[in-house]
Amino acid sequence: MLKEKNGDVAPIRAAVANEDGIDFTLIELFFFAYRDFTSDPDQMLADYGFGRAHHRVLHFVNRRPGLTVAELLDVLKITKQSLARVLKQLIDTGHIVQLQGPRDRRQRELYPTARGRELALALSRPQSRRIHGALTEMKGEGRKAIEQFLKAMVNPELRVQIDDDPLHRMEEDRE
Amino acid sequence: MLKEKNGDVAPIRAAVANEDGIDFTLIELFFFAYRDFTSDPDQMLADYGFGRAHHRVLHFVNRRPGLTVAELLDVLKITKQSLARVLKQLIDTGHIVQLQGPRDRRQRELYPTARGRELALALSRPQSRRIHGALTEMKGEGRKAIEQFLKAMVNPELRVQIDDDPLHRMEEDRE
DNA sequence: CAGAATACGTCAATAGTGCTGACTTAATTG
DNA sequence: CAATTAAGTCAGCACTATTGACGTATTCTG
Repeated sequence: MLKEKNGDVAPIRAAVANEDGIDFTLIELFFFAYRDFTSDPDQMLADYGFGRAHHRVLHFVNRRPGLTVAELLDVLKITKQSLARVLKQLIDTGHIVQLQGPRDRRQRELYPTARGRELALALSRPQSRRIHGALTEMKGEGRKAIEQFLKAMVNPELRVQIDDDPLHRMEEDRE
Repeated sequence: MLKEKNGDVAPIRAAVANEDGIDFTLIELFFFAYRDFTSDPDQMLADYGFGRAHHRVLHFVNRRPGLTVAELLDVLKITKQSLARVLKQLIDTGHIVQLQGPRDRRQRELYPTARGRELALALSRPQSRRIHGALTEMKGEGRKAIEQFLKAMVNPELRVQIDDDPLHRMEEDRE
């Protein structure tokens, strides 16, 4: 019984391989890709004293102007308290405005201002450039495949949010 | 001059469109995909009192056993202080061990223990399953395309890290 | 060999994002 | 009118990450 109280502490010297049926290569690439994907806007946001959360809120308010606070929480999958600080800052800095819901006056519809629209576009520009560059680099009819792949990575029960996507509604023109 | 001190606060009611040449659809999909990609391991980690950072450290120590602290910092692109707590916890719980560098005794080579290896595999399993499922769903010769795309999303100067990938070295067998 | 540089560890303070739980206000619904 | 709902807010906590500073052991360099 020469073991440590925390169990066997012998070093394993062999690297994990795909033997276990686990695709470590793609797991790792997904991590690197997302890290760099978010790095450009992150740097810009720092100038405003904002973080990644501000970008996400700004993004969805620009994508679906007039969405309510509850809808935004549902899309972001965060709590009301997490959203509160971020949203308040965006309102105080004149990037987002709230309008009382026309049907239900308890609701607050969220809209971007001109400033908020501009910032959202500025933040997304380098991300779109990166995506476009990557699609070009990989050649082929890539985009369709990438879109299918990314969509398939999302939890099935959450894909409704994606189908709510205004652009998709235009393309698919359902109902 | 009826403007607010913070500028024009008039709501913009139109959703941003691709007109601006920005691929909001893929930007959004990338966000959703990554969020769900990390959700499975995040839930497991909570049982150990660990976070996403622990997973990343565990991942790379398993992928490149014997890497030094400095190398790990370089791969993760975080600071020494950010790594410190996380690494200490993983060592204290017997998931990782440190060995003094054989050539340079200042260095600490990091290795997974049996426990650390098991946890890394357990965490990666649902991620790999999700990726595999998505590749199947999209049909075609997908995997190659996805790998090319994700790699192309990474900052060019950082792709050396990916080429250091042990699995890649096996496949490409350069030198 | 002495001094500089390096690898690592650690201390203190701070920021950003997220969480839970509890409570208030206003408006709608039954 | 009572119950429910939408939103806002308060207090407290956890995790990840940051910067700056300092100490120690080891290696490298002139």
